[in-house]
Amino acid sequence: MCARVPNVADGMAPDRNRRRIPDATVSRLPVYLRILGEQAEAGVDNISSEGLAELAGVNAAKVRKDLSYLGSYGTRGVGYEVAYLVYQIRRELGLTHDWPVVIVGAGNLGQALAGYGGFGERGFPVAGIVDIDTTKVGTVLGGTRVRHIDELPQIVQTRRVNIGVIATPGAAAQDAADRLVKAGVTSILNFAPIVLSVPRAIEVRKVDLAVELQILSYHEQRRAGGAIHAVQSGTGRSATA
Amino acid sequence: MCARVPNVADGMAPDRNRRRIPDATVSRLPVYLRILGEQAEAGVDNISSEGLAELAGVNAAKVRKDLSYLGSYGTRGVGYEVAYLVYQIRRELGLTHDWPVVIVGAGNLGQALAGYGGFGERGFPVAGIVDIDTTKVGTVLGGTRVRHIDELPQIVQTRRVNIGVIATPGAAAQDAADRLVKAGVTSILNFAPIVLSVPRAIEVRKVDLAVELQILSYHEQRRAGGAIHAVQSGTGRSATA
DNA sequence: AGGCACTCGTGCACACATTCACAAAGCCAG
DNA sequence: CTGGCTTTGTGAATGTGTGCACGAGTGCCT
Repeated sequence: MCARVPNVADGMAPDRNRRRIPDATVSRLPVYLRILGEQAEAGVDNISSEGLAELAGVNAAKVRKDLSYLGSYGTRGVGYEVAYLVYQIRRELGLTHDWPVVIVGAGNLGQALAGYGGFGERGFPVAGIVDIDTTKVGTVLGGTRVRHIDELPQIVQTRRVNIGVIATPGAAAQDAADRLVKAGVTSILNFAPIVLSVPRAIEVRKVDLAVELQILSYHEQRRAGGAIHAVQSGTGRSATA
Repeated sequence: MCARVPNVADGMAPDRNRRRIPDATVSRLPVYLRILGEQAEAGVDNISSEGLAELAGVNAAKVRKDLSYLGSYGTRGVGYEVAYLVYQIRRELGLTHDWPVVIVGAGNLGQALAGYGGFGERGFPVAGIVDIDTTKVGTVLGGTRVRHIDELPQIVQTRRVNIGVIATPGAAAQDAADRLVKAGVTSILNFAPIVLSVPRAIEVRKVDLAVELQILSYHEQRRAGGAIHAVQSGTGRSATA
């Protein structure tokens, strides 16, 4: 196949940022990206919307529409070139360079996150871990020394950190958020079970285990309350998002 | 105020389960519930939709519509009785009794989850932790001894477990899901970064840290690509969901 | 060269979610 | 008992997301 013509609208598209990608699509692009990475690793060069859809557990039309927001990078009759699509999605998601993150809270969860390692591999190296508890300062987690929360501004500035992760108990989370914002962080991933109050310009995403479990509980309860059922041996299999 | 008349449609509403609550609402009810619990603890008896909305970081009309799916439990001109609302939400979410969970994977994340403790408090006691690695079996995490994954069916049956939590590496997650399903679990909370393939009847929810970070990355990248900005000192504060 | 099989990109209709706006309902003061 | 204030509950309008269906390219085979 002929080489792509990446001259126009490739490196830094002039009006690319004008185009807004729907939230629902943005939340699926990372999934496509991971699958495409796996496929590339497995030696797959091209993939159809249907193939990608099956692996991602979604509708093929949705895949095509999602990808169309990036531009028309598919080839009719053939599909999408995996490597090129990976590049385009990475560019759109801003994954062409690393985004160092700082973790606030060195408790159970903070330790798990720091020790996870998957962060760094996926372009989010841990620039630092801080805690307010001085007895925790100095211990080493996943290769990173825990520092005191007062050092947050320094870490954020010297390491150019834009993303903060809150892994504190609920009671300490708002203070953590305030400190992160004051230090200059503009995006926050919050694991604490509270609603944060932050300036409008700050992007916050919440991960709340209790909420997830309670949603599952709702469906379980609903199942139990509905018609008597004995659906145990699953027959059909369907990918689930 | 006159006493409520809980006779009709209280204990087990006959056609309550006929009424389907929208997904978006179900995902917000746990947030309301936590806030209401805090308010009750603080001695607040009544709360208006606007007050609850502010604490939850959402629109007041949305709160009213969400709550209206539970029934008309508010009093015009007054608001909602906190204790009663807590009861109704708990009932609707199926939180009137405990839902024991089993954790698969005793690595970093599994340990953090088991040690978290917040599970049990919120009605999701850890019925067991299992791992495929025999060297991990026998160690104790958060008061629970790690058992071998082959014991999964026994744990699920004796403890009446409906909810499984997958905290394994991605490569092991599908196997974990298969084992959970075979053991009789009907809801799964998946922390592994893969799309699980399970029978249709199984409810799956996914929590993927990499995806969340990449979504934040998108917004950061967008911010950087847009007009030059120096929005640092936040002026307005707004609760964010 | 022409026809055929395949797959993308997208217009359109439908479903779901959010927000506004207001009538209905309750409380309180006098 | 009446009038005024507050707040709910919900119809209607708007916005967002999903999925079908099909035209339009593309490559392969004869």
